[in-house]
Amino acid sequence: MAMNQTLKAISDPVRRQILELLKAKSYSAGEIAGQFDLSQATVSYHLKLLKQASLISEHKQKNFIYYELNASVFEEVLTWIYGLGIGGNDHDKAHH
Amino acid sequence: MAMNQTLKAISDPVRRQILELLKAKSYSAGEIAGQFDLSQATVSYHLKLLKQASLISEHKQKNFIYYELNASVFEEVLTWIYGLGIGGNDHDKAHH
DNA sequence: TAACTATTTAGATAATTTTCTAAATTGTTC
DNA sequence: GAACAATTTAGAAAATTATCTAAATAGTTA
Repeated sequence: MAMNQTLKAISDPVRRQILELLKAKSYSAGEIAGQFDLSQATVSYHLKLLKQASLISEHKQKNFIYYELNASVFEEVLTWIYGLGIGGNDHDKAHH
Repeated sequence: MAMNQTLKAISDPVRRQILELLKAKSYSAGEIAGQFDLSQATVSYHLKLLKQASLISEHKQKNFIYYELNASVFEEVLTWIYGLGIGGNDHDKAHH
C-alpha cells in the first residue's frame, strides 16, 4: 500500500517539480505555490498528497509552513524496480 | 515526457502486477487477463499503456500475442530518483 | 483584541482514467 | 472460404484526480 501511494504521488509532473525544488532547500507553501501557475489551494492539495506519501515533511516557523524533501521513501520503489531485474547497464545490481 | 509515461504506467497496481507476472516469462494477452478479475478488453487497455511506455514488447505467434517485460526503461526513473538524493542506505549512490 | 498573513479545507466543476459490453480485426484451421 | 479463436478497438458509463473560488483556521503583530 505504501508503494502505491508513493508511485501515485510521483506520477504527477507538478508533484515531481515540487520534489525537485525541495532538493536544494526547504521552501514555504507560498514560495512553492509561486513557482506554479496554479492557485495556492491547488498547490496545497499537491503538498498534502506528497505529505501523505511521506515524500515531504513540514515544520512550522512563524506563520509559515516549510516543507522539506524526504527521499528515503524511495527505498521501497527502488527495491521493487531492481526486483523486476533492471535491463540497463550503469546501475549497480549487485546489491539487489 | 518519456518518464512521465513510465511513471503513469507504473502508478496503477494492475499494471505493476502485469510487469511482475512477466518478470518470470512471457505470457499471451489471454493468459495475462486470466490472472485478473477484469474483462479481456480492460486488460488489453492496460497492456496498451505498458506498451506505449515501452515497458513491455509483444511478439506474435500463431494467433496469440505474447508480451515480454522490458525493464531497461527504468533507467531514466532510477536516474531521476538518485538525482533527488536517496535518503536510504543500502543503494549504491556512488555511480549517480 | 483587532487586523493581518499564510495556509488549509469545503464544495463544485472539469479533466482524466478505468472499466464494461458489443463490435471489429487478424490470423488459423477445417 | 466459412467458422472459429485471440485480441483489439469503439463508445459509453463510472470512478478518480486535479483544479478553481470562497470560506475557515491558525498564528502574528500592532
